[in-house]
Parts: sequence; C-alpha cells; structure tokens
Amino acid sequence: MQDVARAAGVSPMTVSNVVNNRPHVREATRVKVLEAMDRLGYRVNIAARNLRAGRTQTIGLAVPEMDRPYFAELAARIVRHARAAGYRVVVEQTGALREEELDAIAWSRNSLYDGLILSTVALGPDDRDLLRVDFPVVILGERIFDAPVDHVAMPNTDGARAATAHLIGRGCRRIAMVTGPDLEGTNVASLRYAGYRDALRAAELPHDERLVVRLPRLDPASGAEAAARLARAEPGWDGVVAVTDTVALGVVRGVTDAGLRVPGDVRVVGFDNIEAGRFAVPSLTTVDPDNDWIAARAVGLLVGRIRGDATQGRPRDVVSPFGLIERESTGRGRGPAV
Amino acid sequence: MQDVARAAGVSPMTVSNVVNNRPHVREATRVKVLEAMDRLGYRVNIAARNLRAGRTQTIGLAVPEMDRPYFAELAARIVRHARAAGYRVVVEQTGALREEELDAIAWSRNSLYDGLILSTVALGPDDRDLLRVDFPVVILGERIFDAPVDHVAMPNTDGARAATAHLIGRGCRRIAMVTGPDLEGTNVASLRYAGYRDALRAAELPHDERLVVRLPRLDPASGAEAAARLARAEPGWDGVVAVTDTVALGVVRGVTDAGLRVPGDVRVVGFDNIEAGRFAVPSLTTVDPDNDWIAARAVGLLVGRIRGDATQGRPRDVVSPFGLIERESTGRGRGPAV
DNA sequence: GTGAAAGCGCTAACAC
DNA sequence: GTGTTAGCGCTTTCAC
Repeated sequence: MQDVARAAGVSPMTVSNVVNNRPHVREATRVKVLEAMDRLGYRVNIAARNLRAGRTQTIGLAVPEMDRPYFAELAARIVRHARAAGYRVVVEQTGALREEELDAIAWSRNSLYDGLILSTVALGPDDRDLLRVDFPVVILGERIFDAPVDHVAMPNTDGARAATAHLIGRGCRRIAMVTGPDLEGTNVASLRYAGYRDALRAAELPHDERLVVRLPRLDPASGAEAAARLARAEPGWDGVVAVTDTVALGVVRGVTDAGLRVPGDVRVVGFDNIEAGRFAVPSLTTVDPDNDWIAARAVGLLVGRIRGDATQGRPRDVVSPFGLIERESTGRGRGPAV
Repeated sequence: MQDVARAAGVSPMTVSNVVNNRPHVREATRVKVLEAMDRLGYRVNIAARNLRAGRTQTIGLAVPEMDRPYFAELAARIVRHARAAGYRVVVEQTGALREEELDAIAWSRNSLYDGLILSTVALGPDDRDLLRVDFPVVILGERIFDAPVDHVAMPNTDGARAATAHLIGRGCRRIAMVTGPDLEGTNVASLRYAGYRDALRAAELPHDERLVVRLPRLDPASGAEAAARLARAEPGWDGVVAVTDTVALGVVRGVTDAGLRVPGDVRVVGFDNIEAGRFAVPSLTTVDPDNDWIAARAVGLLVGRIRGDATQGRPRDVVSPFGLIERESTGRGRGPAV
C-alpha cells in the first residue's frame, strides 16, 4: 500500500480510502490511485486488515466429516445464509473426534473467525465447562444441557418416535433400530433410539434387544452389514428405523442383498432428509428435520452473538420443527419395479 | 501477550518463545509464563502471527458446490492429505460461477492462504490470462490449456470412452449420453462427450443427436428427467453414459419410474466413483478417476509451489489414472433383486 | 479532500 | 537464557 501511495503520489491513507470505496475522495485522485494499484498489481492484505479491525467477517463451521451427505448439505445451506448476512464461511473437519472438536473452539478464538458453528458428535454434558468461553459459538446437533452456549437441536427423539409410529401404522410388528454405538450418553444415536422405544411402548409392542444394532460408524457399508446380520438372525423382522439416511440407504442395500424386498418384506425409514434418499430406488421415507431452518437459525443466533455481546443474554436452545416424508421405502408393498 | 508478559514478569519475547515451544527457556520461566497465560485466559492471535510471518499454513479449496457428493468426498481427501503436509484447509463455495471462481483467486492472494486449489467448472481457455498470477494455484478438473498454473486433470475423455465401450461390450447399441449444457468449450461435459463419441465411432455405431441430452444442472433431478424424456421419445435405447455418478443415480431413478429395469432394459454407467454409487440399488458401474490420487497430487503440487518459488518451473499438467468399476447397473440383465 | 502519527499483536535479529 | 528494537500492512483519529 505504501508502494501504491508513492507511485500515485498520495498518502497511504488515501489509498486505503479508495480501496474501501470511501466517499470524500476527489475523482481525479481516485483514478490516479486505481491506476497505480493496477500497474503494481496491488492486493489488500486481509491479514493486516483483520489484525487492525479485530474481526474477520468470517465464521468457522466445524463438522465431523464433510463428505457425509448430511453435513455437506448442511454446510452448503449455512454458507448461503451466512453470505446473506455478510459473512464468509470456512469449513473445517473434526473427524468426529472429541479432541478436534475442542480444538476447533480453541482455534476459533485465535482471531481467525468472528464466531463458530460447531456440529458436535463427540462432546457430551461432561464437556460443558469447556464450552464456557466468551466467544460466539453455536452448537449444532444434540443438546448438551446447561452448556453456556446457544444450541440448535434436531428433533431427534420426536422424529424417531414419529418414524417408528409410521412403521407401526404400516403394519410392522418386529421393527429393528440400526443406530450408533453409544446408547447411554446424550447423542444422536441415543436420542433417536429413545424415540424408537417410546413409539414401541406407546403401541404396546415388545422391545427386543436383538433387534437393536449398534454400528461403530454411521455409513452405508455399516448399514448394509446390519441388514445382513438381521436377515440372518431375525427372520421375522419387517421394519427398520435407521439412525440416519446414509445408514438407511446402506440398510436398503443390505436387505436387497439378502434377497428381500423393500418395502415388500422390510420397510425402512431414515432420518435427515438428504438428497440421495429422494432419488434412491426405492425412494427413502425419512424424518425431515428442516435443515434450512436449522442453518438459518444457527447463522442467525451466531450473528446475533457476534453483533451483540458474546456472553450477554441467556443461551438459547431451539429445536427445529420436523415432518415425516413418506416415500417408497415404507410404501404399500410395491417393491422396486418388477 | 503484553499482558501475559507483565503478569509473568518477563518480556513479550519470552512469552512468544514459550507459546511456540522454543528451546532455551528455563523451566521455571516456562512455568511462570504458562501460569500467567492460564490465569489470563490468553490465546495467541493468529491474525497477528500470520501478518508477521507472511504465511498462514492454510490452503484454500474452492469448489463449485460442497454438497455435490463428488466435491464433498474430494474435499475430505484433500483435507486429509493437506493435514499430513502440515496445512489446514479452508473450503469455500463458488456456486460454479465464473465470477466467484475468479474471486476465489483474487481473495486467496489477499494473504489469507498460502495457496489455492481451485476446482473450476466455469473457467475456460479464455480466462487463461487471468490465471497468470504469482501465487501458488492448482487447478482441478478440466484442463485449461496453456494456463500458467499447475493442473490436475481427470481422465475425462479416456474414461468416458472406456465407459461407452463397456456398454457396447455388454451388447448395447442405442446408447444415450446424458451430459452438461456446453459441448463446445473445454469442460467436463464436452470432454466426456468426446469420449462417448470416440467409442461409438470405434465400434462403428451411428451417432444419433436425439440420444444426447444436455442438462442445465448436474444433479439427480435432472438425470431423472433426462431418463423420462428418453423413455418417452427413444423407445429403443438400451444404455446411458451419464456425465457424473450423481446424474447417473438420477437416471436410474428415472428409468425405474418409466417402468423399465436397470440393467435389464437399460444399462447405466456413471463417472466419478462416489460412495453412493456403491450402495445404490442397483449398484452403479462407474469410471473411477482415482480421487485419492487426485487429492494427493493436488496437495503435493501446491505445497511444492508454496515451498519453492510460486512462479518458478514450468506448470505441471498431470492426469490421474483411471479404472472402470463394473457393478450391477451394467450387469448381466439381472435387475434389482426379484 | 488529504495526510501524519500511532498501534493492532506478533516475532526475527541481535544485544546482553 | 532473556530483553530490546523494529516492523509486518492496514486503518482510526485528528490535524490541516
């Protein structure tokens, strides 16, 4: 900038004014400066500007794995909403590791972002003290009760209850739940599992441990394996509630591999409403947690904290509305086109 | 840092030495400083460090849309390789807009990143002069010939040729190509289309314009529509080469909706080898462009430029090796499990 | 309408 | 082993 100023015969301050489109710069001066900038191939140094300004107009988004369709789609929505609010978004991957999720918070406070949206899967209530930071943070995903930060929660239990009830309404009586590893803590797997049990209880259906499959990883391969295991060991099963759509699509695959039909023999319902489920064969019935609502709300809360005082005001805890989207995977028994 | 220094009764320099784990700091001093840091809740200001250092140990990755599975999976791989090389990755979305792709370059030069991996879809040979920057950039995707930056290209034409030849080998004679809008420029759609035509020519099959569908957007919905249109207008078609797996999955859906079977009536082959294709029903035959090779190479080239001189050395132009992964969608006529 | 001075928080280079 | 000096590139403040 010094160089440009010298080349244009003005002060650095004037160059700064031109760069930032500030008024009160004479047209002739502006032109001179722009020419000099062009000639020297000048670019503002954002790092310096950030240092000076103390903010970056950038928000960080930390997700467990950005190649999981749910997070990829959510990230895209968050980018859209944040951009509308005048913020850039920077996406980072935590690998679903507790250490890295905490790291994301620590790093964010290092003045690179004005705030952080953290999609937790590995943090639990025990970590609530570590979230006691005076930096704008919004937690996405499960609720960590009493944590001093804003939360946007998914309707995990209610949604899973509705999904299970839907299967029961379709006539299923031996409904399996394919879920995550940890059913004790407060996490997506356990909360959705709770909804599943609620619905069974409400319908006075017995709970059968053998129908609960705990997957170490929530991916299609694991879902397919779960279906294979169920097909081998539980011949009478007629429905599956999968903890996520990604897992559900794997389950459908596994059911098919076992020589059974979806929904003819086994009905399958997922959770998340990812795009792939809409176009799968059969298309996937799913709980739609209103991801756009979630993205909008997360950005809204974070930007509010950034603009106001980070620590001021009690933490908000909101849950998105949900709907059940009925598609072929729980349909009237018509399987994939004969 | 000043505050910490004062609280610990040392100079800022010593604090800096402690923060950066530098040797030659007496243990007692180190402890004193760490205590002061803890007491004051001190965090390094990375913005300041970056300004001072002139580099950020961060590379930017600009993709058209991060919710397209291909890019999401590629981003995850790039993150992994970059981390192994000691760099953080920041992902941004360009929306597949020419302006935003150019913006990504412009922004990157603003000292936020040490280098940029740009996945282009909207830039063409005409933009080559705009890429003439003395900043480490690696272009991913189609080749922009003569551009003065490193390229990691996909085996677009060769892969599509192999995919088409595979269908021909399976007995298909009226093979449709479902591709992108622009078949004139140098882009994924046109290059893969060229491979399709090559294979038809080599097999002495006629080229039929009516079998070429140009989609405005490369998503499953468009793929499904394309299949519907083909089913309506071209009853004799027996194969589809889809420009991407995402489109191919939509095509499979559309074929099924039209009351036809995959692969019984129509065989479908995609391109990209995304995870969803492996678990789809039927599973998707696809061209595997070795995405891990691409990610590793892109990171490798970029880091090389960053560590060496950005402009030094002729631009490298590499093409990943590919393979054809044969799955059910082009199988022996056995459709989805009966 | 333009400029001079000062400082954001950090660290390389050198002095002690 | 620790401190001093200086400056990365920008912008806020206030003077002209």
